[in-house]
Amino acid sequence: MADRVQPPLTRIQQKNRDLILEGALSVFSVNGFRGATIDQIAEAAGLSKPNVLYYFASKDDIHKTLLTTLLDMWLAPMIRIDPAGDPLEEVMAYVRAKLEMSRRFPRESRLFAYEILQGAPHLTEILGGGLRDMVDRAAAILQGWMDGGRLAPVEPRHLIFSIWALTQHYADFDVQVRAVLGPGHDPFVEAEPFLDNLYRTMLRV
Amino acid sequence: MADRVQPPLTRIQQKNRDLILEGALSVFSVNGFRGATIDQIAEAAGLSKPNVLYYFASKDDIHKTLLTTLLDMWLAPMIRIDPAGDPLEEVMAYVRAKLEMSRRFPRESRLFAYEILQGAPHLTEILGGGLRDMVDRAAAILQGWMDGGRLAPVEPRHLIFSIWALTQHYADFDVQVRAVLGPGHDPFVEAEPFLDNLYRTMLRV
DNA sequence: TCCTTTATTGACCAAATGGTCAGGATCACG
DNA sequence: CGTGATCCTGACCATTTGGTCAATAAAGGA
Repeated sequence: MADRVQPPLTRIQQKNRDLILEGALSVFSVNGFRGATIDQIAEAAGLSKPNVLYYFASKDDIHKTLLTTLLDMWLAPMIRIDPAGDPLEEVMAYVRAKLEMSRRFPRESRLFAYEILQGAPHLTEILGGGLRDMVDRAAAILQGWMDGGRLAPVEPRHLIFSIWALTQHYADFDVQVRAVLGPGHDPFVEAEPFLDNLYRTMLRV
Repeated sequence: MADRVQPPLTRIQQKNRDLILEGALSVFSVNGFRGATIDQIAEAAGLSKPNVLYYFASKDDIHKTLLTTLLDMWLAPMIRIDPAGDPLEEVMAYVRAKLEMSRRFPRESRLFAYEILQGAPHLTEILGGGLRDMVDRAAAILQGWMDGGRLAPVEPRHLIFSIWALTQHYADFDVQVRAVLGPGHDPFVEAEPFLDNLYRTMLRV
């Protein structure tokens, strides 16, 4: 917890750190942490390996920085659930937002998928801490709506799990989905009405 | 395609190959292919490293053997969908079977999750071949029931994806699920009524 | 029992890989 | 322009790791 004051990043530092994180995201999301090499990251970033290690202390440092940087963005849609909104529409907005995230940011989805599969070595404190609090809050809102008869009663945490599972599946298992559907299908386009119908029928009072 | 006749395995070969595959499943399912070492597999199997490589040509060979060996078992429940059965009960039986597989065989679930995440380098032909045919068959059955008004109409392939996603999520993302639920919860026990309700409300005519 | 086949392993190798470092290039600024 | 700080890299190192091999031990069968 050494809160030493960080000097502001120079222009070059900013640019190269961004390049590295961008390259690392591509590499990690395809091969996982162990499967990724610093050489690959350096190549993806267009820098030399020692230069990558000039900006980050280690491969682990890159990985951890990526995870923590992206986590907020990744979880943001859940925070936007509004207790004052229309229950069903709030849920549907969350579902659509998550599906859109899977479509636009499949690399991020896979990055987290690898991390969780591995047992979340870098995220344990967050999982049991910040994330759990966020889910508790969302679950409380959902439960409130259900208690008020404005949403069909289901276990709110498992409802949230189901949204995660169903949306991230299209990013994480992309090759399987496409192989099964065959060419000429856009999984994300087809998923939207399916999920829309699924949650409306389940949650409509 | 050299179809040379394989001599039957000796008792010792049978036992040690089984030990190796069992150990490898544990190691691969936690660390993924790249994250697993032959030393770890050897230790998990209780054999020396050279001895492991006496029974399998390479680490890749172990991995491929595991995947192909387990795939049939993994996909078996889908074959059991009976066109002559009661539509809703057939679907619910499949859901329950898949959830039970996730509960009893989380290592297998993670092994396949890693493989698909990676782009399924060992399973591409199966994904677009055998698996696709199996899904086509199941989708045709479902579509028939929907056309006959015995099941609410939804996109059958996405219905299958949803079953995979929702059940395997509890195995693959186990740490996250448990971290969010906190102690004193059995995710699989809670998941069953949730999924039961989900599919009954969605598919009931 | 003897001898062939099968099983096992310690020692070893080559390649891959995370990371270091000394020194040179470039930049920012007075 | 000069100089100190920042940036960059080729060469290098130590460890890990997939895989080999010669030699030894254990089975198995005639």
